[in-house]
Amino acid sequence: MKTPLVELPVSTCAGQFITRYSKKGLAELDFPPVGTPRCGVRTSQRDVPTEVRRWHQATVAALKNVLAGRSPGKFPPFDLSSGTTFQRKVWNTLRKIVRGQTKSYGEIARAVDKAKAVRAVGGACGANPIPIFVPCHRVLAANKKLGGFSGGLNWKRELLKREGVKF
DNA sequence: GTCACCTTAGAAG
DNA sequence: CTTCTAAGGTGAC
Repeated sequence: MKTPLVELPVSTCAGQFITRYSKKGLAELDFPPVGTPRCGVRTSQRDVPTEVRRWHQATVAALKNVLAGRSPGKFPPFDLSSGTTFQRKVWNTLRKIVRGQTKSYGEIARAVDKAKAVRAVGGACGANPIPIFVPCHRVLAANKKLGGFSGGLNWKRELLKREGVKF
Protein backbone atom coordinates (compact mmCIF):
# COMPACT_ATOMS: atom_id res chain seq x y z
CA MET A 1 0.00 0.00 0.00
CA LYS A 2 1.26 3.40 -0.86
CA THR A 3 0.24 6.72 0.59
CA PRO A 4 -1.10 9.07 -2.07
CA LEU A 5 1.14 12.04 -2.60
CA VAL A 6 0.23 15.69 -2.71
CA GLU A 7 1.59 17.19 -5.88
CA LEU A 8 2.65 20.82 -6.12
CA PRO A 9 4.46 22.68 -8.90
CA VAL A 10 7.39 24.99 -8.35
CA SER A 11 7.67 27.64 -11.00
CA THR A 12 11.14 28.98 -11.56
CA CYS A 13 12.82 30.73 -14.42
CA ALA A 14 14.35 27.37 -15.28
CA GLY A 15 10.94 25.82 -15.77
CA GLN A 16 8.22 24.24 -13.70
CA PHE A 17 9.45 21.60 -11.30
CA ILE A 18 7.02 19.15 -9.79
CA THR A 19 7.20 18.19 -6.15
CA ARG A 20 5.25 15.51 -4.33
CA TYR A 21 4.73 15.19 -0.61
CA SER A 22 3.77 12.24 1.55
CA LYS A 23 2.70 12.56 5.15
CA LYS A 24 6.30 12.41 6.19
CA GLY A 25 7.77 15.07 3.98
CA LEU A 26 9.10 15.73 0.51
CA ALA A 27 9.04 12.43 -1.35
CA GLU A 28 9.72 13.30 -5.00
CA LEU A 29 11.01 16.10 -7.17
CA ASP A 30 10.87 16.12 -10.96
CA PHE A 31 12.68 18.30 -13.44
CA PRO A 32 10.59 20.53 -15.69
CA PRO A 33 9.07 18.64 -18.67
CA VAL A 34 10.95 20.61 -21.34
CA GLY A 35 11.48 24.26 -22.12
CA THR A 36 8.71 26.79 -21.66
CA PRO A 37 10.24 28.41 -18.62
CA ARG A 38 7.61 30.65 -17.15
CA CYS A 39 8.23 32.72 -14.07
CA GLY A 40 5.63 33.45 -11.47
CA VAL A 41 2.89 30.98 -12.27
CA ARG A 42 0.48 30.86 -9.40
CA THR A 43 -1.02 27.65 -8.16
CA SER A 44 -4.04 26.86 -6.10
CA GLN A 45 -3.19 25.30 -2.77
CA ARG A 46 -6.74 25.05 -1.49
CA ASP A 47 -6.76 21.42 -0.45
CA VAL A 48 -3.22 21.29 0.77
CA PRO A 49 -2.65 20.65 4.48
CA THR A 50 -0.98 23.46 6.40
CA GLU A 51 2.01 21.30 7.21
CA VAL A 52 2.63 20.47 3.57
CA ARG A 53 2.35 24.11 2.61
CA ARG A 54 5.04 24.91 5.12
CA TRP A 55 7.29 22.22 3.64
CA HIS A 56 6.56 23.47 0.18
CA GLN A 57 7.61 26.95 1.18
CA ALA A 58 10.96 25.59 2.28
CA THR A 59 11.24 23.57 -0.92
CA VAL A 60 10.57 26.56 -3.15
CA ALA A 61 13.05 28.72 -1.28
CA ALA A 62 15.74 26.05 -1.32
CA LEU A 63 15.23 25.27 -4.98
CA LYS A 64 15.46 28.90 -6.00
CA ASN A 65 18.57 29.37 -3.93
CA VAL A 66 20.23 26.42 -5.61
CA LEU A 67 19.26 27.62 -9.07
CA ALA A 68 20.66 31.01 -8.18
CA GLY A 69 23.95 29.40 -7.21
CA ARG A 70 23.53 30.01 -3.50
CA SER A 71 23.43 27.56 -0.64
CA PRO A 72 19.98 26.03 -0.32
CA GLY A 73 19.26 27.08 3.24
CA LYS A 74 16.52 25.12 4.96
CA PHE A 75 15.21 21.87 3.55
CA PRO A 76 11.83 20.37 4.25
CA PRO A 77 11.88 16.89 5.80
CA PHE A 78 12.52 14.17 3.24
CA ASP A 79 10.52 11.00 2.89
CA LEU A 80 12.80 8.43 1.32
CA SER A 81 10.83 5.43 2.44
CA SER A 82 10.34 4.40 -1.16
CA GLY A 83 13.95 3.28 -1.48
CA THR A 84 15.62 0.04 -0.49
CA THR A 85 18.06 -0.12 2.40
CA PHE A 86 21.00 0.07 0.06
CA GLN A 87 19.58 3.04 -1.81
CA ARG A 88 18.83 4.95 1.34
CA LYS A 89 22.37 4.40 2.53
CA VAL A 90 23.65 5.81 -0.73
CA TRP A 91 21.31 8.79 -0.67
CA ASN A 92 22.24 9.51 2.88
CA THR A 93 25.88 9.53 1.87
CA LEU A 94 25.16 11.82 -1.05
CA ARG A 95 23.62 14.38 1.26
CA LYS A 96 26.93 14.70 3.05
CA ILE A 97 28.65 16.00 -0.06
CA VAL A 98 28.92 19.71 0.50
CA ARG A 99 28.14 22.30 -2.13
CA GLY A 100 30.87 22.77 -4.68
CA GLN A 101 32.46 19.42 -3.92
CA THR A 102 32.24 16.22 -5.94
CA LYS A 103 32.77 12.52 -5.29
CA SER A 104 33.15 9.50 -7.51
CA TYR A 105 30.84 6.52 -7.66
CA GLY A 106 33.68 4.48 -6.24
CA GLU A 107 33.99 6.72 -3.20
CA ILE A 108 30.29 6.43 -2.49
CA ALA A 109 30.53 2.67 -2.84
CA ARG A 110 33.34 2.53 -0.28
CA ALA A 111 31.39 4.81 2.04
CA VAL A 112 28.55 2.31 2.20
CA ASP A 113 30.90 -0.67 2.67
CA LYS A 114 30.31 -2.09 -0.78
CA ALA A 115 33.50 -1.08 -2.52
CA LYS A 116 32.69 -3.22 -5.52
CA ALA A 117 29.11 -2.08 -5.92
CA VAL A 118 30.01 1.00 -7.92
CA ARG A 119 27.46 0.23 -10.57
CA ALA A 120 24.82 -0.33 -7.95
CA VAL A 121 25.62 3.15 -6.67
CA GLY A 122 24.96 4.45 -10.14
CA GLY A 123 21.67 2.62 -10.05
CA ALA A 124 20.79 4.16 -6.70
CA CYS A 125 21.59 7.62 -8.01
CA GLY A 126 19.32 7.01 -10.95
CA ALA A 127 16.57 5.91 -8.60
CA ASN A 128 16.97 9.01 -6.47
CA PRO A 129 13.48 10.49 -6.09
CA ILE A 130 14.72 13.93 -5.09
CA PRO A 131 17.47 15.11 -7.42
CA ILE A 132 19.18 18.44 -6.61
CA PHE A 133 18.37 18.22 -2.89
CA VAL A 134 19.88 14.76 -2.73
CA PRO A 135 22.87 15.81 -4.83
CA CYS A 136 23.24 12.92 -7.21
CA HIS A 137 24.69 15.42 -9.67
CA ARG A 138 27.77 15.85 -7.50
CA VAL A 139 28.81 12.29 -8.23
CA LEU A 140 31.27 12.04 -11.10
CA ALA A 141 33.07 9.07 -12.58
CA ALA A 142 36.48 8.17 -11.17
CA ASN A 143 38.60 10.24 -13.56
CA LYS A 144 36.35 13.28 -13.07
CA LYS A 145 34.36 12.46 -16.15
CA LEU A 146 30.72 13.47 -16.09
CA GLY A 147 29.27 9.99 -16.17
CA GLY A 148 25.57 9.80 -16.84
CA PHE A 149 22.39 11.33 -15.53
CA SER A 150 18.79 10.19 -15.89
CA GLY A 151 17.35 13.67 -15.81
CA GLY A 152 19.59 14.68 -18.69
CA LEU A 153 23.30 15.42 -18.65
CA ASN A 154 22.55 19.06 -19.42
CA TRP A 155 21.04 19.41 -15.97
CA LYS A 156 23.99 17.75 -14.33
CA ARG A 157 26.38 20.12 -16.07
CA GLU A 158 24.21 23.12 -15.32
CA LEU A 159 23.79 22.31 -11.64
CA LEU A 160 27.50 21.76 -11.16
CA LYS A 161 28.32 24.97 -12.96
CA ARG A 162 25.94 26.90 -10.71
CA GLU A 163 27.70 25.44 -7.70
CA GLY A 164 31.00 26.65 -9.00
CA VAL A 165 32.42 23.25 -9.91
CA LYS A 166 34.83 23.20 -12.84
CA PHE A 167 35.96 20.16 -14.70
C1' DG B 1 16.43 -16.50 -15.69
C1' DT B 2 18.26 -12.62 -18.49
C1' DC B 3 19.41 -7.99 -19.55
C1' DA B 4 20.57 -3.17 -19.07
C1' DC B 5 22.04 0.53 -16.10
C1' DC B 6 24.45 7.64 -13.83
C1' DT B 7 31.09 2.44 -13.08
C1' DT B 8 35.80 1.02 -12.45
C1' DA B 9 40.23 -1.36 -11.76
C1' DG B 10 43.01 -4.20 -13.93
C1' DA B 11 44.93 -7.06 -17.55
C1' DA B 12 45.94 -7.69 -22.30
C1' DG B 13 47.04 -5.98 -27.11
C1' DC C 1 47.13 4.53 -25.79
C1' DT C 2 42.67 1.41 -26.61
C1' DT C 3 39.79 -2.57 -25.72
C1' DC C 4 37.97 -6.14 -22.98
C1' DT C 5 36.39 -8.24 -18.73
C1' DA C 6 34.39 -9.05 -14.36
C1' DA C 7 31.79 -7.61 -10.51
C1' DG C 8 27.07 -5.62 -7.40
C1' DG C 9 22.02 -4.06 -6.62
C1' DT C 10 17.69 -3.63 -8.67
C1' DG C 11 13.89 -3.34 -11.66
C1' DA C 12 11.87 -4.54 -16.25
C1' DC C 13 10.55 -8.28 -19.07
